Amino acid sequence: MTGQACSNTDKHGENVGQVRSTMLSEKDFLFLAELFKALGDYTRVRILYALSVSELCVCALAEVLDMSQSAISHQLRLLRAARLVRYRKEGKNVFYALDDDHVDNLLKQGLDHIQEEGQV
Amino acid sequence: MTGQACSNTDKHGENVGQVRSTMLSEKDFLFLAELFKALGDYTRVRILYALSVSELCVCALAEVLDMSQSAISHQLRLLRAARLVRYRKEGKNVFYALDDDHVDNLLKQGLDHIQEEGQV
DNA sequence: TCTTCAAATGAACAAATGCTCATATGTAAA
DNA sequence: TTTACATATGAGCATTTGTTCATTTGAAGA
Repeated sequence: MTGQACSNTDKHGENVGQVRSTMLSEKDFLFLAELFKALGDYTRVRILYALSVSELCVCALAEVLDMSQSAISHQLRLLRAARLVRYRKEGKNVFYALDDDHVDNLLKQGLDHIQEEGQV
Repeated sequence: MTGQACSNTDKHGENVGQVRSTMLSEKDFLFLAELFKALGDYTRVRILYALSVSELCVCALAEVLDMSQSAISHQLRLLRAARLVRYRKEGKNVFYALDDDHVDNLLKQGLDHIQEEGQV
C-alpha cells in the first residue's frame, strides 16, 4: 500500500523504475484482466472450445454442455461483452461463433500450457 | 440441465454429436479454466506483465504495483499454484519470474486481442 | 542468542460470481 | 390474433474471491 516495501531499494531500485515505466495503462490492464476473466470459467471455456469446433445455436450449446438454456445464455452474455463471441440470428435461433482467431489462439496457447504441466 | 433444450434436433443434431465427441475431458477444461482464471484479475495480470519485463522480488512487486506485501504474496501464491510463475530464493528475498514462454505468449496474445477491440 | 527484515499464511469480511427460477422478448407457425 | 418455441434477462441465493490485519516463518546481521 505504501511506496516502498523493503529497505534494499538500492539493489532493486533500477529494476523497479524500469518496470514501472514499462507498465501499461490502468485501462489496458483492466481490459486484459476482463478478457482472461471471461475465459477463466469452467462453463465458459467449454462453450468457447465447442464454438472453436463449430458454430452453434444456444440450444445446441445447452445440449452439448448438458446445462440449462438460461445458464448458457447468461454466460454468452459475458462472452459477448468480452467480445469473445459473435452471433447471427436465423429465425428463432441465434447462432454463436468465436469472434476471431485470437480467441482460438488463446485457447490453443492455454492448452499448450496445461499439457506441458505434466512434465514438471 | 436436461438432455435436449430445443426441438430442432434434426437440424443441429449432427453438429451436436460432432462437437460432443471433440470435447476435452472435464479435467482438461478445469485446468484450462484455472489457468485463465489465474490470469483474469487486475492485480495478477499486472504482476505477470511486470515479471515479463524483469524478474522481481516480492517487495519490488509491491512497490511497482503500490500494494501491500501481503496482498502481493497472496496473489503470488495463486500464480504459483497455476504454474504461471517460478521463484528462487536469495537471502531474505524471493525473486519471481514468469514460468515459461507460454505465459508471455498468452499475455501478448491477450494484448493483441484487446488492442484490436478498438476497430470494432 | 537476540533482533530485524522479507515473505508467507490464516481469519475475517465485503464484493463479485454463477447458478436457478420465473418471466419477458421476439419470431414463426396455426 | 393466438400459440409455441428460442433466447434473454432480473431477482435471489449460495459460493468464491481479493483484500486487510495480525501473526508466523525463516534467513542475515548485531
